[in-house]
Amino acid sequence: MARRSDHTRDELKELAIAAGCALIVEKGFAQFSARGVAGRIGYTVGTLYNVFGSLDEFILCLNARTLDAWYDYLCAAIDGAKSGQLLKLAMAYINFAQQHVNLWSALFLHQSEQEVPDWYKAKTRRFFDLVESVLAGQSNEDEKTIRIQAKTLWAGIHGICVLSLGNQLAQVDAGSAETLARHLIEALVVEKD
Amino acid sequence: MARRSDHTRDELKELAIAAGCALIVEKGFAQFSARGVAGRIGYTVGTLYNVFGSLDEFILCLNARTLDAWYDYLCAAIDGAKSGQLLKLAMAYINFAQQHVNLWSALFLHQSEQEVPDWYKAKTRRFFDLVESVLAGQSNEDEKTIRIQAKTLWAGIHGICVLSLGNQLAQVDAGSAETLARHLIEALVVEKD
DNA sequence: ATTGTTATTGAACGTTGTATAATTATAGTG
DNA sequence: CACTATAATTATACAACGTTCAATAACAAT
Repeated sequence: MARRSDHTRDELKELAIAAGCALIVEKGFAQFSARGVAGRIGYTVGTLYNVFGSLDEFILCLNARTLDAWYDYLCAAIDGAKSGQLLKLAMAYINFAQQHVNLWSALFLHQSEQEVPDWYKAKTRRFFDLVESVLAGQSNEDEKTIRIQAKTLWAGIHGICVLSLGNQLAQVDAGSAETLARHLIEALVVEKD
Repeated sequence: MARRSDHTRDELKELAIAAGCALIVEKGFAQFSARGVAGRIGYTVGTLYNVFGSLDEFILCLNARTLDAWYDYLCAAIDGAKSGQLLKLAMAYINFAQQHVNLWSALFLHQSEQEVPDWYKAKTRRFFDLVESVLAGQSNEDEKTIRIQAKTLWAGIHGICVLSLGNQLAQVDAGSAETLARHLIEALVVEKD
């Protein structure tokens, strides 16, 4: 019952990615499976392997989609703002993670067996560059310091996000993720005079 | 061929946990399996289920062991030191994670299906308390501020650690995990006068 | 000895990732 | 239009996994 004209290769890819994301959203990454996705799009696992090569690659594509959406979300958050961009960035970071917990968690839950390909690395690197450029417009430190500041800040926000979504911050009261993020930024970044 | 006097229930538990940790150390959490552990200790999966009830519970015990070792390591690092305790704490944090990547990663890779039991929560809570107490001896802010500082700091170090071990910091040069941690602490904490 | 209890096993079930041979649909060619 | 080559899709198979449970073995008590 091979249907070849139902969907082009690209349509199929898109179909599978959409279904994969939906599956992760609904059931979480732990319940994600190739057969689950295949069933949702009316194909068989074999087709997925034919299109993506391996499950690893497939998940990489799924996570890449999330990275793109996340990045766009961050860009939109600071678009047109001239002050407090860092805070807006941090809040957008946290908001996205909270609103798409399962997709966001999948980014870090999936441990690729192979070395992560360059095109994927580039997608994660963009985030650093974003923070760095925002920071550069707000601080008058030298480039090296800004680089370190950006990494520290980014990692810090990430840590807050991870622990917050893992409910490992909730048990210790005092301060939501947003509060901590604000605290971190205020301490770490000295506003330009 | 049931042998009942070979090991008491507690010995068996200890045996299984040790073998489980060894398996994670050697092959990583992704390759961990109940059958793998059972094989190493010369028992069957059924026995593990009998002793631990479920795989979830078993892994919880494994991670608890890691948490204990980690906590002890942190305590030892600041034992007897009267200055720069925070930095020592952060470095110990990072050192432990680096030296026991697989065990440390398992702590966050394992997503328990059930709500995490209280005895386990207590073990993670201790870490916050530790940071908080160190911070209290070093700062003269009020309690609430210290609480927030502790959480921000802890989450920040954690984020640095996560990204560092995931090689997501390496691609952006400038600054090891240790450098970032030092930077974070200096910015976040104002030493007592 | 016999019994009751409990640890341990072995086998089974459903599901997973992965590979491959067998099918089927299409494109190309005469 | 018929025939063939090519590529997509399926069906099937395999080993390993988590999980359950009846059968079995070992022990404690009487």
